[in-house]
Amino acid sequence: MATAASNPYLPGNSILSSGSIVHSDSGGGGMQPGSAAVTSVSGGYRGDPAVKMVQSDFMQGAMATSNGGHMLSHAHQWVTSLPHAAAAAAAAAVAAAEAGSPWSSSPVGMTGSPQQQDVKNSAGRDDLHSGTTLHHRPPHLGPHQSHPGAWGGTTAAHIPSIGGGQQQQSLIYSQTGGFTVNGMLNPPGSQSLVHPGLVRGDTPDLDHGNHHHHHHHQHQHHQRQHHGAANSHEPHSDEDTPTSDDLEQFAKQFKQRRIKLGFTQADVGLALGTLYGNVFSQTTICRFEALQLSFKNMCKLKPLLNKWLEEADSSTGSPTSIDKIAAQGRKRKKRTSIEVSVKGALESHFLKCPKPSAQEISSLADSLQLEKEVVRVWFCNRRQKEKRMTPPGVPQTPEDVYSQGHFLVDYVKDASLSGPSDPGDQRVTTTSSYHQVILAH
DNA sequence: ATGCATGAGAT
DNA sequence: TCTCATGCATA
Repeated sequence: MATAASNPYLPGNSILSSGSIVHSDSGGGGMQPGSAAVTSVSGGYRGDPAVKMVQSDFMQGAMATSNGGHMLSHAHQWVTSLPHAAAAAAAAAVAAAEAGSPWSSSPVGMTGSPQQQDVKNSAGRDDLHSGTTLHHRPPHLGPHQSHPGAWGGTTAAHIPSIGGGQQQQSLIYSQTGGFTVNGMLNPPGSQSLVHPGLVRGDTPDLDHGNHHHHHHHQHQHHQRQHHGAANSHEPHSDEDTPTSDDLEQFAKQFKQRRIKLGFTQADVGLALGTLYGNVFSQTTICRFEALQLSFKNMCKLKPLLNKWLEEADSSTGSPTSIDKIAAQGRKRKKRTSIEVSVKGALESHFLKCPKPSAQEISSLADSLQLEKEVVRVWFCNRRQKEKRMTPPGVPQTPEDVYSQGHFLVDYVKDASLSGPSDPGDQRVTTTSSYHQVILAH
């Protein structure tokens, strides 16, 4: 294990694979001496400038720890890898962006946060840029759902709890008002559902209104002020925010259809990219299906996925053009593997204090022999986890549920205390999905 | 399916 | 610094 400690900085690239590096991962395979965590190699990185920053940061952490004893194996663990080509999709997206009209104008819900996909930076610079001059017209889907706190969790747990019955359907196709989505989607000879060049000429704007929910949940006004207009229900429904139930239903159906159609999560992610310019990873699609995204995020993605669904099953059994885009080639810090025992410790601390101060993090990191940054990130991720729609691990036994309940209560409480209104209040209140799961047993 | 990570934005 | 949306890498 000395290897890793001595000089983690992986030179050019390869070497890492030589196996010398740390590697024992969880389970404590062969090294659990002093380090509580090991880092495994990887490739990929997205922000050149950031490297320096991060490194320095790490150095600090290392130094700090070192004075306690010895420098751990985390001096520098970034791997640089050869820049590789990018996906056609990505390239296309980039091209579009560079063309001057990114999808920024109206990508999706773009609720209130001007966040773009990071397709731009992932491929933005490098070198793969534009070879193709094709550009996607920014889809005008504009379900401007813009209210941060949706999940209804903010105020209280209104818990949709439908009448027990699970009404499905009607969530999917009901949205496309009346125009066809695939006007020229079925080109005579084309068979690939998705491919860079197949961007529909121009469909003004599909999916504009998500008018569903045939049943209103009474006492459920999670909608905020939003528009002082005299609620005379303007034609352009402005708040078509789906309820958590809607999302749940949709996610469920989506997955079902997707599988039926024989697409993988990755395929979908890619398709979204070629179709709308927003590429998503398998991870995101997976999380969507599992409702592991924030409410806001779910709302943002739903329209896209919904549209994809339409496209997908309207296409005549076209072979899934599985374009593999190996968006690789950048540098990324090696993923740290935290030992179970250490994780336990972190969990404990988290329960006591979800938001430790920098100092606490430092000391904690020190005692656990982890880099401060790692600990900090761990807490960040942990907090995010608590905010997801669905509870972490599907409660195996009714007993286990307790913990989650605690968490929820805990963070809700915390939020309310922290201030006037947690701006990013997109907490979810895991509700329906909750009992649903439980009932499933 | 998830754990750890990055980065843009909001504070 | 934290939050959030995302994703690479991994189990």
